[in-house]
Amino acid sequence: MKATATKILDVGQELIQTRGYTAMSFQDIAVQVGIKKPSVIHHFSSKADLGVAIIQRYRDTFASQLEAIKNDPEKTSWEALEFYFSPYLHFASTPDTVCLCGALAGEVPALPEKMRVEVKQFMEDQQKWLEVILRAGRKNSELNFKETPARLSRMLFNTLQGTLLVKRSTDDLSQLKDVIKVIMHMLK
Amino acid sequence: MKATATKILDVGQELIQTRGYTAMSFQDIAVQVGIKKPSVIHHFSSKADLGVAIIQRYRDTFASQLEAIKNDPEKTSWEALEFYFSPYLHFASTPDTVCLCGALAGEVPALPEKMRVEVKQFMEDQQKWLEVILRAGRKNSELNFKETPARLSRMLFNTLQGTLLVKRSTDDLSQLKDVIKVIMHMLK
DNA sequence: GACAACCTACCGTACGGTAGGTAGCATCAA
DNA sequence: TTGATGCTACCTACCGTACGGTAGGTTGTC
Repeated sequence: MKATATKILDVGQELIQTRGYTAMSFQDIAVQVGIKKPSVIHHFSSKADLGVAIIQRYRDTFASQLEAIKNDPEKTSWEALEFYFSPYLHFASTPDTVCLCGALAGEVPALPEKMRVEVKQFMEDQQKWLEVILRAGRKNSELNFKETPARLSRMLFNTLQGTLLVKRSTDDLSQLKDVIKVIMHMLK
Repeated sequence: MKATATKILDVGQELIQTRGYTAMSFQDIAVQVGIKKPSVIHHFSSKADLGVAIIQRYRDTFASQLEAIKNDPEKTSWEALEFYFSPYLHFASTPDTVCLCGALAGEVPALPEKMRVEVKQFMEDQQKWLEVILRAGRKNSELNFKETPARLSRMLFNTLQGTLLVKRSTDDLSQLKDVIKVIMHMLK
């Protein structure tokens, strides 16, 4: 793929994660990439198209990594969970940054339909993956909990997203570490 | 208090909760109130001022209700929690609606400083209130949990906010009920 | 006559997007 | 070897729209 197009996706993603889709403009992207606004539009012919491309790349990256972990028989459930938390910890330690789809979820009513579909798919994929890990972990007695894996996976996912949201307004980077500790205790 | 000013606050709050602060315009408010744009500005001389007024009213309403519950010796901890969850359940059952400060948290980097302070204060107030309820409930043996009340209250609050966020993109109104069930189990 | 509530008309700015053109590079027939 | 063809990446200049906000005036009420 072309270097410029990749750079546009990189910058666009970062802008969405730190400022949001609505607040991100072609002009901002152009400046950071080092080209002019119409050249950005040459690569992605509308803002909605760019948005969709950014989410799709994000989803693909996540999906392939999570799939690898899920199918690796060497990994324990705890290792899988730890791996799952790592990007959230990274976001939490970067000022003003949240999960891409968490940022977009906050603006869903303002998003074009094409993007809404992608965001929704991301949410469902994530909850599904967690559910599989939880179910497998309980089956082999690594994890211990009373809720159904479906309900618990939803709660855990929502908790992580909510914590990123809240940490941005309280500027308290320790929130996520605390929350993960609580989650770990819940599963023992 | 003036009827028009109150109407502006009402409409403005609803617009923020459903669409967000950035996407809310004086024009939108004017149409829904039935006056012209400059008349809105006559009541609240800038968008930032209007935003601050909306949050302050929201915080005051919440605070006085929660304070009443906290100081009512008749109320059990379970009743206090149930009362606490009720606005969230209301938001969850209204399409595209989230908590006012949850919506604003998603746009923190785009907010004027005056508003950021208010949002942060709301978050901290809420977590603090929950912490007090949790601590009291454990002390009189109504509630049972192993985490520190500080950590757990933060987690619960973040979970509720996150669930509202996620339900808006998945359009799955049952998420919050499920999550509250899990929370209830955690405290038994 | 002072003030509040409201109006019309307008300003500058920034946005997403378009029109139309240029420069560089690859292809391929004469 | 040349030169016409066409494509990609990029540009300047511009358009319509919507925004937050201002200027200045009218009307009604205490």
